[in-house]
Amino acid sequence: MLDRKEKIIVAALRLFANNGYNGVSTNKIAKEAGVSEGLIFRHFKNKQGLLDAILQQAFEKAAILYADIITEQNPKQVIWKSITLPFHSDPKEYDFWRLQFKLKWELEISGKEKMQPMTDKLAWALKELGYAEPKKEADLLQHIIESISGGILKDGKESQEHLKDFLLKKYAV
Amino acid sequence: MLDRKEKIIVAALRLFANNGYNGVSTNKIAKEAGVSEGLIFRHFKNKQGLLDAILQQAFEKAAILYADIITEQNPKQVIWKSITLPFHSDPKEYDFWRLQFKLKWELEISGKEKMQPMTDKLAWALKELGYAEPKKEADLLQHIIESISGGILKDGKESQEHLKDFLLKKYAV
DNA sequence: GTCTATAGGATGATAGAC
DNA sequence: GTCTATCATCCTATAGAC
Repeated sequence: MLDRKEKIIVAALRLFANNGYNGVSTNKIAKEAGVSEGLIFRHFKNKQGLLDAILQQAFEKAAILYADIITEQNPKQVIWKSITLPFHSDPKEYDFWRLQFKLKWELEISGKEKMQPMTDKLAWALKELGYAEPKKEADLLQHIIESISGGILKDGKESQEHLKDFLLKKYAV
Repeated sequence: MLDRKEKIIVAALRLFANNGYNGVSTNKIAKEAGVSEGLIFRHFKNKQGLLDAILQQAFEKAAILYADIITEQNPKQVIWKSITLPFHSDPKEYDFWRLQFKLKWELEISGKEKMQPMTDKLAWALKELGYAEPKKEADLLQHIIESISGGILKDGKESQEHLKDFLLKKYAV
């Protein structure tokens, strides 16, 4: 069972992910969580503090996913895992990802730095596989994966499935 | 010289593009435009009406840009124009594009339908050039261009310049 | 830890004068 | 067309009781 603090986080995540940070009031969050509004401020100081707590959780979840790719030693597997990553993510965690995209544009919170190790690993893998300009190739693939992720969040996995197979063939992994 | 109605639109565009729809109050817009707040509601009925007026202008500007590609008869030129499009856009019009990305995520306004003719044209061009799966290839390229556009808006043209050349080489145009 | 009550200000929108 | 004044509502945040 969730304690009330966690209840607030879960409710806020769902609301922020669907309506954006400025589109949701603390009043709505409290009602959704079945909790008094004042409690939000006891636990998180202010609305921004609540968002920070959610982003911290999201960051930890992301780190786990990325670790699997970053520690992978087989170059083809690195590419394969990178391309299929957005398709393997649990729909239960869509809110986390949707929130990333939302905030990236609404509040210009990029989380780009956290992607650098991924880009580096991708560049390494592409170099191993003999690509002439592995860094640019990695940048490009990263762009594609990001855009596909966005497509999945907007229109569902199925809408992007054809691109997954197409990409895997293209990179021969 | 701008009349006051146009002044409101210009001010609102800049503010919406930078802070999102829910991040800007009509009070702020009025101050930025140097106009009374009530005037906004006289001219646009409500805040949403103001946004609609801005989006209408954006749509018209976009149609002009896309028309140049859609009427192009040379397949290679279609690809070339599509890839370089985001790099040619006037920084003065960045607010319009930034607003598209912001609203796509904040309010889930996609404007996807309006892109369909572009995707079709791209698929046609790629087919002419002998690609085996022109539709998928067009989808992929569209994804790339969209993601590059986002990169330009966030970090500037220079940050994406290397990808432009890389892409042009890749598609041999 | 949790709730109720409420302060203090901002917000979207309207009415009426010019 | 434009402004000033105003309203009802909603917002974030705090205080105090349990």
